[in-house]
Amino acid sequence: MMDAHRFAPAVLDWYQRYGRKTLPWQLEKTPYKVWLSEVMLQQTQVATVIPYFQRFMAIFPTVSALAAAPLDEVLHLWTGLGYYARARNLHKAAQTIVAQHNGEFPTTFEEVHALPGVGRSTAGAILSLSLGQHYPILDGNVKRVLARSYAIEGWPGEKKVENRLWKISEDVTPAVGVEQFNQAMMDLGAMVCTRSRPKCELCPLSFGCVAYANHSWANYPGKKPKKTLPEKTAWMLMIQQGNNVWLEQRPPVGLWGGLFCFPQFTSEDELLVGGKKYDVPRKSMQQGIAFRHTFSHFHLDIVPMWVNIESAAGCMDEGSGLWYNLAQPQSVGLAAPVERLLNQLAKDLPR
DNA sequence: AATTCGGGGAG
DNA sequence: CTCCCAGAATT
Repeated sequence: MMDAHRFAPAVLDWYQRYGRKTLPWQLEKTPYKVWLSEVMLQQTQVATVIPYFQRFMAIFPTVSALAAAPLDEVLHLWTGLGYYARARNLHKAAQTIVAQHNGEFPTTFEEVHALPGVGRSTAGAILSLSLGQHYPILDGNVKRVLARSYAIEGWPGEKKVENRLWKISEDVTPAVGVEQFNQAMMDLGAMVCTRSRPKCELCPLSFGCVAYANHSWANYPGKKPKKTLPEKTAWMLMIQQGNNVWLEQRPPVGLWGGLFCFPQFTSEDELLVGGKKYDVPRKSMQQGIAFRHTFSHFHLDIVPMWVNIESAAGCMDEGSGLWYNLAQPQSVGLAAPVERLLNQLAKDLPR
């Protein structure tokens, strides 16, 4: 198990040798530069950010310059970075700093955290990286390093998992050398403890990393549960006789309860069997264009099968269903996809 | 707790 | 193509 006391020394030693120290926002560090870079780096990778950062610093060398600029100019310079709310918050925060802090970037956690677009991690990063204040951070890189080192199960998007990771980050963050440590953690995540194919043999934390010991790096951090809805298929048999189409009423409870639908089957085999009941051979059917109808809990892929008949089979009489008149529709409840198909049929009626 | 914002890079 | 990324605000 990872020893929390050996964690920071190993990371700091690694940073001294291999960490990044000459990125544009790491030269002559100020809270303003670190803030700007941190906001740009939210959900955006380093290589993409660099030219944007340099343009911003050239045009807005100070918080006051940024605050004085029209929002449109800020947004224009932001174009291509995405998440434009970041740019609006940046501009608004700059004006707040001018109005409430006399243009001087605030230096307490509460004040920095209160700025729009600055959450706990970004506030911690600004104050630790630029001023050496003792605050932990927890961005995507740090989450990955910690989740693997301590084999933290679950998706960090869950509050419970995120809270555990924050607690660990607090525990491993050293009182002395925070600025190097926090930068090192982000570098480790970006360069060594990468999402795929991490370079564990180069990692200073491999001595105590649980995921490394178990060869289970791929399990951490836990992935966001996929919202992949189950997919089902419905073959809908549209039996048409003149202006009329055969519909049957669904049971009163359950999906489409009480609504009128086409005879419906869950497979082509069932369709085949069902076709016999209606005296409709498969060869007489014409397959329409399938489409998807999505419910809250599953996708339903609908395959329309159309057939034109001369005379109805015996089972199709009032009582078990309804001859729906396309020219003069009855007032009955229809499932949405059924209505859609009926409208298609009505459109093609001879007149 | 879930959703939204968004373009780009990696695999 | 899909998944993920130096998150935070909103609902």
